[in-house]
Amino acid sequence: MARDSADTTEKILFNISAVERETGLSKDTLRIWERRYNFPRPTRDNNGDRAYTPEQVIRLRLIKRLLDQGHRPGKIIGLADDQLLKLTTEPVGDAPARQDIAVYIHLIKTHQALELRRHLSQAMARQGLQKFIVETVAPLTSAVGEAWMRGEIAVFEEHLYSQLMEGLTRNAISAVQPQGNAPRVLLTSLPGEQHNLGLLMVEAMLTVENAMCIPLGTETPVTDIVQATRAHKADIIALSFSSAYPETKALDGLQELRALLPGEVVLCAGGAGVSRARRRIDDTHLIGNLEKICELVRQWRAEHSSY
Amino acid sequence: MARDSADTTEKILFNISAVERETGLSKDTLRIWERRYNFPRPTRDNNGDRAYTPEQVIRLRLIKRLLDQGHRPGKIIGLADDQLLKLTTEPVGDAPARQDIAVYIHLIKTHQALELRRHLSQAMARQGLQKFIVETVAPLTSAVGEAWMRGEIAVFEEHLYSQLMEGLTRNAISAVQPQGNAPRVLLTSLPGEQHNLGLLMVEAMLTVENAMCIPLGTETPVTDIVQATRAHKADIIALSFSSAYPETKALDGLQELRALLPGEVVLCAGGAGVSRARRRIDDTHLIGNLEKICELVRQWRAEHSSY
DNA sequence: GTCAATATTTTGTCTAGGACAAAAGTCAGA
DNA sequence: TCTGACTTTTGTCCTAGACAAAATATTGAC
Repeated sequence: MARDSADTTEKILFNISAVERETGLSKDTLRIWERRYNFPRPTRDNNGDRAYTPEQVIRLRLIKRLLDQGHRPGKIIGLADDQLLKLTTEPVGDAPARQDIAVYIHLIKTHQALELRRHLSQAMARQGLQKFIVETVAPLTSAVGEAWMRGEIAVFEEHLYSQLMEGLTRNAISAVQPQGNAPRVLLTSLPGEQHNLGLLMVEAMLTVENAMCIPLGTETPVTDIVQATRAHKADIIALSFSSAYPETKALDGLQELRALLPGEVVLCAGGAGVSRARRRIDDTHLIGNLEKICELVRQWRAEHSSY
Repeated sequence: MARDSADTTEKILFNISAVERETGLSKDTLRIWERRYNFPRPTRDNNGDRAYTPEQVIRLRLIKRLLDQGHRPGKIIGLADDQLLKLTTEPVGDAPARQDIAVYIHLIKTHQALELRRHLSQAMARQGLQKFIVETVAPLTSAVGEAWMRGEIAVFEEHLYSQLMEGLTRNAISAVQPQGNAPRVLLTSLPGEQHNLGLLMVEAMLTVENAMCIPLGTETPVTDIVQATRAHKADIIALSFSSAYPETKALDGLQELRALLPGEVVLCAGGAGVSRARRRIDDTHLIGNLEKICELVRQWRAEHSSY
C-alpha cells in the first residue's frame, strides 16, 4: 500500500508525506516550490521518490512560520538561513522578552518535569486561572512552538510539555462548575487540526466565565459538528486552528459549517491559523485573542438574559 | 490561490478537499477509486473540478469505516447501500451483554453528558481506580468503538465520550503521587496511533501501582522515544496500539525501537493492535491485558529493590 | 498627493494518467 | 497446520499543464 515512511538505519530522511505532516505544507505546494523556486531540492530514494533531509524540513518549518506571519514565498525562499532567522525574531512584535517564559523553556529543555509542574502550579495559584491562561499558558505555548520550529526543542520535549499543561489545565477546569443562565458552548476543531491545548485554554476561560462547555476534542467533521449542535442545543460553536492549519482549508470549512448551521447559532474561530485571514465569512467571528471569546459570551448573555 | 470551495447557492456540494476532510480518504485515493471502480462519480463544477454530493460523502464514510474494519475496497465498493450497512452490523463482536455497559451506551446515544459523568464517577468510587479501569473503562471503550463502527454511535458522540473519560481518568490519576522505589515508565504511541485513552488507562493502573509515569501523549517518533528514554532515565517503555493500527507497522516499529534502546530498558506493547500478533521480537513484551503490565512493574521492582 | 479602478504577477490547488512497492490473498509443498 | 513463493489489489508517488484568487503594481481622475 503505502511506500515506506521516513526512517532508515543510516540517515533519517523524510518522504513527501512526512514533510507534509511535519510542516503543514501540502504535497502539491512542496512540488511546485521545487519547480518554481528550486527549493527544497530533495534527493531521490531508490524509487525516485523525494527524500528530504532533516535540515530541509527545519528550513521549511521556518519558512512556513514566516508565511503565517504574512511573508511571501517568492521573497523569502531565496534568503540565507541566518537572514530567515532574523526575520522570525524581528517583527513578531510584542514579545517582551519575558523572564518567566525563559525559565519555563529552560526547564523544558533540561527535562525537569516535576520542577516545571511546580512552577506552573504556583503561577496559576498566583495569577488566577484566566490570567494564567492569557499571560502564561498562551505565550509559553507559542514560545515552545517557535523553539520547536527552530529546532531548539525536540518533539518529545514538546510532547511532554503539552501533556503536563493539559493535565494542569484540565484539573483546574474540573474544579469549577457553571450554573445559572449559562450559554452552551461547543468546543472542537476540524479534521486535520490535532492541537488540543488551544481548545483547553478556551474551555478554561469560558468555564470561569460561567459558560457550559461541551468539549468534543479535536478533529470533528463538519457534519458531526452540525449534529452535535442539535443534540446538545449548543448556542455557540468555537473552533480552534493552530498556525500549521492551511488557511484556505480553515476558511472553507468554516464557510461550509456556517451554511449548515441554524442562523441563531453563533460560530466563531480562533487561533493562529485564522488570526490573520483577510477573507471574511458572513456571521462568523474570527477571534484574535482569548479575551475576545469571553466578550462574545457576555454579549450572548446580555442578549438572552432578560425577557 | 485556492479555487472557491464546496458550497453554492442551491445545493451543497463538496470539492475534493472537503471530501478528504470529511472522510479521511486522500485526494489521490478518491481520484483513483473513480478511475478503477467507477465510484464515486462526482459531477464537475464550472472549472472542471470534482463536485461531490452529500450522499456520496455519506457513502464514502461508510466505506471508510468498513475499510478500517478490514474489508477491501474492491470487494465492497460495488455493493448496494443496504448490503454495506449489513456488513457493519454483522461480524464484530463477542459482547457479553453487560447491563451496566448498555446503560452507559444508552446515555451516550441520548447525549446525557452530565448523567453519564455522574454514573461513571459513582462506578469509580465503588470499584476503586484499578478495577474501574479494567472492568468498566476498557470494556466500555471497546463497546463504544464497535458501536461506532456499526454506525450506531456518531463520531461526535464517541468524541464526547472520550473527552469525558479522559477528564475523569486524569483527575483520578492526579490525586495519586508515587514515591519510594518507583520505576520510571515512559508512556506513548508510535506515529499514526492517535488514541490516547489506552495510554491513560495504563497510566492509571501504573500510578496506583506506585510507578513514576512519564506520559508523552501519542505519536512520538521512534528516535524521539530513544532520546526521551535517555533524558528521563526511563526504566520501562510502554506503547499502545489500537485495533486500527497495522500490525506489521507496529511490529516493525517495535523492532526498530528495541534495536536502538539500551538492553536494560524494558520494552512492552499492548492494545488490540498487537494482542494477537504471532511474530515475536526478542526482549519485547507483548501485553495481552491491563493487569499484565502491573505484573511487569512488580517484577521489575523485585529485581531492583534490594542490593 | 490621494483614492479608486484596472492590469499584472504571484501563488496554491486542481487536473490527467502512468508507475510501482507494500499489503493482502492464494496456493503448493513440508 | 504452518512456511515460503507467487499473484492481485491497492494507495501513494511521479510529471506537467491549467487556472482562479490573492497580492501587488499601475493607471487615471480629482
